[in-house]
Amino acid sequence: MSIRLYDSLQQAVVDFVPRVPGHVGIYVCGPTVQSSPHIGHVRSALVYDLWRRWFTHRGLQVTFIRNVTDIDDKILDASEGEEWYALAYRVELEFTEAYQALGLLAPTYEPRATASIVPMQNLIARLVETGHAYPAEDGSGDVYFDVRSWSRYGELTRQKPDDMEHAEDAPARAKRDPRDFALWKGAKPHEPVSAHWESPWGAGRPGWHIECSAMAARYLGEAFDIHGGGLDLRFPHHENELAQSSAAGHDFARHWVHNGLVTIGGQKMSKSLGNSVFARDLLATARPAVVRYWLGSAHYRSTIDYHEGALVEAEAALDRIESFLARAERRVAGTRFADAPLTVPEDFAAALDDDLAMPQALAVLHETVRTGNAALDADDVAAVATAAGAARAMVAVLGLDAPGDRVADDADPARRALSILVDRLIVERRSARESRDWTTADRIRDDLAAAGIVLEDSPTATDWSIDG
RNA sequence: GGUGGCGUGGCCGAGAGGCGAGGCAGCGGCCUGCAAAGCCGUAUACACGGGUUCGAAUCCCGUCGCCACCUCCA
Repeated sequence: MSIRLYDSLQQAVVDFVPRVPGHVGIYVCGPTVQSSPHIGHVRSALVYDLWRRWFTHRGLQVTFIRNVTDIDDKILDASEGEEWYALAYRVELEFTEAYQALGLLAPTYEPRATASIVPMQNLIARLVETGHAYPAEDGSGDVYFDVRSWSRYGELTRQKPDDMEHAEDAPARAKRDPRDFALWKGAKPHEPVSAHWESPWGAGRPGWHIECSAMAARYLGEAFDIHGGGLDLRFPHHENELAQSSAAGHDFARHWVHNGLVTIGGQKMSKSLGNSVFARDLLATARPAVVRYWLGSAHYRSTIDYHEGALVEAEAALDRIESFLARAERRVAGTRFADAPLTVPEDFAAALDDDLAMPQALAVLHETVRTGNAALDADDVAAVATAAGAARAMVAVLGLDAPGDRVADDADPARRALSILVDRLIVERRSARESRDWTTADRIRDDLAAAGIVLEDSPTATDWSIDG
């Protein structure tokens, strides 16, 4: 079965057919590094991480490009008392830290806009030559894309330029049409010279949209498979990218994929409302795997709402999976079933093949866990091993097995010391229970519980884990 | 004005004409010395009003409500 995805341009779920058999080129719009990563950035990055992991699982070789917009009006505006590039770099490092914390696989490459100025200029020159762009006649040094010269303009979002609300754009007078957008922005006197590059149209810097067109072509070719980004980028950013690249003669992306946005208590997250939830807030609230689980629990095209308790629920659901894996591991270890194959169930694969249907995939995972738990209760070790192998494979594909998470790490001296002490108390409690001294047995259990350690009795042994 | 989306049980969240996904919370049972964990069971759910159909949460028409985008956005 082939992978199917929802293509925003075609407005339909379509079969994904790689342009080059066995390979897939994905370009994702990364952040403008002007301020700390928030929950929406994290979700977007995670969505494409999951797509990438699934393509890889299905045997495709993925070239995954996610750009960094490190020169932009907003960065220049935000860099008070700091060089703009210092701000951009500092914020970029924050993004990288958040991505790594969440176990996102590093892209094949993360091109910075400032490193592709020449390819951008070449693209602009080509558009000027072919009559799709023009230098402003007001001496500003700006170069605009001529929307009226491109009859397909609006095709991605099915809008007709005439129906659009007119932009209250500042230098509109230099534009032939108010919908024309800047490819190149002429240098302004108050801007630092470090933010300017020489060009045939005078010193300046690139517009926002042109960078993605240039970098996608540079790293993936003039034609590639998938272009992704947040739903809010569809217009104008992606519409403009598509117009530019097409007008320049590029086939550009075959498919467009857009992820849904994140709301906070049902409200749009915005600076003016001051309701942004940053990656660091999330990671202070919950383990990375819980954040991954929560963000992955809704379909990638749905809006997901961050609200009180969302992460608590995700934690409970994930705990169920993890505690099964831990129990299964203990039961299977040392038996001839210890090396059960790590194969994802067909239903799970079918779900992810179908436009990355994570909710159904997670349902399969939970059904597997239930089957496995039942097998544990019945002490059917072969069935336990099969379920555990399947669950482990699914968890791995979803990236929910990030290292340093919940897994007991016996290499840690503190953990080892704790283990010795708890085991001793468990032995003590066992004797108390054998002599039916329930008071002592319960006191030991309560003391451990007060310290956040939960005991679980089974017919053969007592297991413990750290709660929370 | 234009474009697109959404409304599912206490909550989250799939599905898209016919056996009530899954999770969280709750309730009952099994297990347990008691628990915990687990298992089993447990819900007259699909915004409202019409219509099509043997059959509609799903298709059609209308109504109401909510949201996003229309040159800052992941």
